[in-house]
Amino acid sequence: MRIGELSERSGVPTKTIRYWEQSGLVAEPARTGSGYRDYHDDTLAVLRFVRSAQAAGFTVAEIAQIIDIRSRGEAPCEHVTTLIERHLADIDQRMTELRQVRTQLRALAANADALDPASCTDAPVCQIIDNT
Amino acid sequence: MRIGELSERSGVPTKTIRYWEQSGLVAEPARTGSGYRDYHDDTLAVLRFVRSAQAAGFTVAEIAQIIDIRSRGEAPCEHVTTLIERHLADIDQRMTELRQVRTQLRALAANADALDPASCTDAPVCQIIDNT
DNA sequence: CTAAACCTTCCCGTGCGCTGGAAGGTCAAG
DNA sequence: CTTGACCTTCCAGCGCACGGGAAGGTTTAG
Repeated sequence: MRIGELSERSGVPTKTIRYWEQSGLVAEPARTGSGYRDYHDDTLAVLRFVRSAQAAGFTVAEIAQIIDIRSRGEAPCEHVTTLIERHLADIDQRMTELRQVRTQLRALAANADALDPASCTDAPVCQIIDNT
Repeated sequence: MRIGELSERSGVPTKTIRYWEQSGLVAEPARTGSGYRDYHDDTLAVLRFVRSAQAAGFTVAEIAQIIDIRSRGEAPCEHVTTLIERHLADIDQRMTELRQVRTQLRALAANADALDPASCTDAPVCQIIDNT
């Protein structure tokens, strides 16, 4: 199967497939006599795997690591578990940050309701944000 | 006051001050005879304002808009209110996405606990993630 | 006078995951 | 034979908020 058909069947753009190959997510395929990439059906499963991993928040580099471990014949389970824990921790931190920003913004919104636009001229820039 | 002192007193790197100037966050200051930037004390308040706005999640471009409106003599209150609402909506969406990814990851973690590493060889890449 | 600290502009690199486009080769239908 | 769809490689850019460093001018302390 050539790259166009693989793209069709997987929903992954050809550009992206080549990028993934270059990033180590997809093994270099066989080539036809004229140099076209010639894929095996199994590649579809790999593409699906990559999409799943991305949906779980893994980066291309992380997925490449997993595939690399796997291609050396080892089981990547341990590494994957570590990654999962790290991502969960990252997400919790990110959520905490977002909650803080949200609290900030809500305070600003309350500020905006309470302040008189006419008094804006007193502030150095914007009294809603910078009401020191 | 030259840029180094302003940087010292504000905690904003000189590189960043010049970048903000170029982005329209800080007005072009006067220059000394030799071409050095010569800042007024008021600039400190502007830098603090920018930091506050950034802490509230505003981008440099958005802050530039606010400052631009203000420098035209108008009150940016309405625009700021719109921005606040948009950011709150963005944050809610982002949090929803993060919660989904977290749910995904937790499912994977449960998967990892339940699966036998020895059976890994059956999967195309990693049975924890891709257990189709 | 000299050395160090400070300033100027300019251009490039960062991370991430692609995406666009140029310049050219290949293949199948009509 | 030609047209058009397909394929190849390579190079470049995106968005964001800076940071590094080069090459040069200025100021200040000793």
